[in-house]
Amino acid sequence: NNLNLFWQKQLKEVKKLDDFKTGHELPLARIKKIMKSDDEVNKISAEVPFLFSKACELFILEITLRSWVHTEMNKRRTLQRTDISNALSRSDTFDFLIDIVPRDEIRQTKKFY
Amino acid sequence: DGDDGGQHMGEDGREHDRYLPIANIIRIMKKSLPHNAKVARDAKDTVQDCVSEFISFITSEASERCLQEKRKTINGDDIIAAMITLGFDNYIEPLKAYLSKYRESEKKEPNGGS
Amino acid sequence: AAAAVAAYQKQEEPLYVNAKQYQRILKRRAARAKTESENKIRKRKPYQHESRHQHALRRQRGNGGRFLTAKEKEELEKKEKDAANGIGSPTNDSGSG
DNA sequence: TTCTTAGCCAATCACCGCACTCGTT
DNA sequence: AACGAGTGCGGTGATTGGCTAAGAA
Repeated sequence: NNLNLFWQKQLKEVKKLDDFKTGHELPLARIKKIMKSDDEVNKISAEVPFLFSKACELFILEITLRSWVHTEMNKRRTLQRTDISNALSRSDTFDFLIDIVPRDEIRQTKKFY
Repeated sequence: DGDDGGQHMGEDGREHDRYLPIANIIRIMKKSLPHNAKVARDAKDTVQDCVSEFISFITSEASERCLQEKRKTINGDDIIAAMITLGFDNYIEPLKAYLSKYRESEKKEPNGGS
Repeated sequence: AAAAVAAYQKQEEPLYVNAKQYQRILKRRAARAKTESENKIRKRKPYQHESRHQHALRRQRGNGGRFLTAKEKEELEKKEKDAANGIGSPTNDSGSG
């Protein structure tokens, strides 16, 4: 299916990369700030924000891809919050977001096939 | 309802310091979408929230393991190990590759340039 | 165990979540409760910075509401200059011949 | 059909990255 | 020695709203 292709593609993209320092899409300082907002956290190695920057990018790409499936199922061209809510409920990998995007928001269209 | 008059300072940092910039989020989102797709305001905000929790969730796991092993510094392997524990199976391979490539490039060029 | 059960605040029925994440979800929930602000869905301000808000309001806009492009600004300045040069006098208009 | 709303544009300025010092291991 | 937090500086891209087509309802 499409998701397997997505992960294969991402792995290939990483392997052919050579310029990391200019390759990131997210501010490293901000990632570090978010990590530091946890008071159990003491020191953070310099490689961690770089690694997290890539992880976050993959995460955003995956969520968006999975959400768009539901947008198309409902014959819309605008990705909405309900699409994300639906996408998150299809995999227990996203259970950690249960308080951020509550499941009872899916009160409308529920389609299984 | 719908008035932000009361501005209460919660913690040490400001509100938007705990979130990644929305414009960066949108730019990444568009890479997963067809060219003519649109994204609602609510959806953008939701992804922004999810990414912040993603970071905090994994950091929390990695941080506690560091504490158990009595190390003070979280490194890349701690993040990878945390993600394995928490079941982010698909992320492991690409991130391992990314991490080792980063460490390689650091050895080659300890300081920025030639 | 294939799945663990979480006593979710709003839900009376037990909610089954990923066993690998269960403990960490609870700890994160506790950590968020301690800060007491981001536990509920955060309130979005219309804008973040007063100075940037003011900047956006002061900027020149085209009739479509967009910020002016460099080209549009140039044309606007030209019109002002022409108006200052002489009202109704023939200007060296390029193009029409 | 009606009516809500997301994309479009780019200039300022808050913030990011970097170089540096100092403390810890 | 090796490596990260803290600080200050300079350069820069994220932030930002009015209008209207796009499209959700």
